[in-house]
Amino acid sequence: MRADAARNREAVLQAAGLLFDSADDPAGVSMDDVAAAAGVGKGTLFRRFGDRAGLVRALYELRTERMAAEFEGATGADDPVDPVEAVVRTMDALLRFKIENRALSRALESLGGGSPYTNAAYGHWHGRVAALIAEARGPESADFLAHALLAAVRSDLVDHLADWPDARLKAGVEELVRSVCGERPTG
Amino acid sequence: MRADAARNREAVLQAAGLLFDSADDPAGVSMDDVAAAAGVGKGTLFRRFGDRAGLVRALYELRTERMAAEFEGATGADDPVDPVEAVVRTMDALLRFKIENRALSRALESLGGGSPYTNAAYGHWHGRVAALIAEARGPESADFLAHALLAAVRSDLVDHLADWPDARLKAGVEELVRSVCGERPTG
DNA sequence: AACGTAGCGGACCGTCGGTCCGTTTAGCAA
DNA sequence: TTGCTAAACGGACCGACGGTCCGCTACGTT
Repeated sequence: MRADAARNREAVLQAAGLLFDSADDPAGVSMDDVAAAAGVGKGTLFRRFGDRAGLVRALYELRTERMAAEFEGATGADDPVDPVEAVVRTMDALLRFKIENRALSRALESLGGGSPYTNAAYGHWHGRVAALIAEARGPESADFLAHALLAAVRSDLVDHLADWPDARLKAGVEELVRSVCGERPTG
Repeated sequence: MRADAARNREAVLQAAGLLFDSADDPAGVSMDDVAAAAGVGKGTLFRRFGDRAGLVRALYELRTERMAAEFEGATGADDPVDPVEAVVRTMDALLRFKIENRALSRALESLGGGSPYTNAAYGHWHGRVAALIAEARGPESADFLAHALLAAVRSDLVDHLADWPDARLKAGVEELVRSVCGERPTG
């Protein structure tokens, strides 16, 4: 890839990131906006990313990979052998990610055409969670249960619950995880 | 409301229903399409329903109410006092509804602006499920857990799992419900 | 230095949601 | 039945947006 092309790619990604981060409604971020903010022609945008979905996916996966790297790094230290604790930590990381990347996540999930699922990151998290659930409570329905857990941190739900204190949301997710993994409610 | 207005309202609703039902991608159903299929001018459409979101919501709530009526009727016969069974039945009805109204549900859920939640039907189901969960396992996190259950039958997830046999999906949902309500896995 | 090509950018296009306003007609009253 | 009025109609019209096209630019190579 030519040097100017690489430079433009980075500029677009950074501009789009800022735009989405400061947007209330991700649909309000147009491709023209991104091009203008990046100081780049519209043609460049579309040649590099194909279409709007491509841009959003690229940006989303960039941040997802960054997050995943931090996550692996943090959990590598103290071997958590208990699968339930591992799911709790994973879901907590995912929840924080959705909160911190509200608009971008919403943009990704509202692209149309199975958008939240046709995405490298989703397969990654789903595989991990499904394996841990199978370990914790057996393989029966583990696949679907993993989908259900991930659905509980869908960005528009998190957004809908935006006025809840973070602790309440976090507690809810943890309760859900423990229940699904086979622990009984403590109450 | 004038007679012709009422007639047109029905024509639009029916035409839109057919269009969504036979569409793969709900985004492919344009307001012009609906107007043409209903034999009505575009202005009439927008005067009656405000905007696209209004039309989709009206149609969705029409079908939701029909379904809710059937559901109440069916469950009224044999008093199910067990809250867990009640949640299982409710979620099963919801799952079937999402399968049978695939495109319309996807249209509703992808309107933008917290679309799946700013909707009379959602509040109804959430309230019912949350109350039953509270009854089954205590009030702790019941509110969030109800949201989580409903998220597990989001139409795009159901769509993503379209190639699963219905029984597998149904079993997964039931497993989820029982786990969340405090039952231990049988495996 | 010169050259071929990958890359650039913005004018341009089709479509879509939504508006506007001149025309029609339902419903009522005399 | 006739006339009147306000509600309703419908489709031409508009602005915005995603996506394309093509003449121009400049990077990297020889």
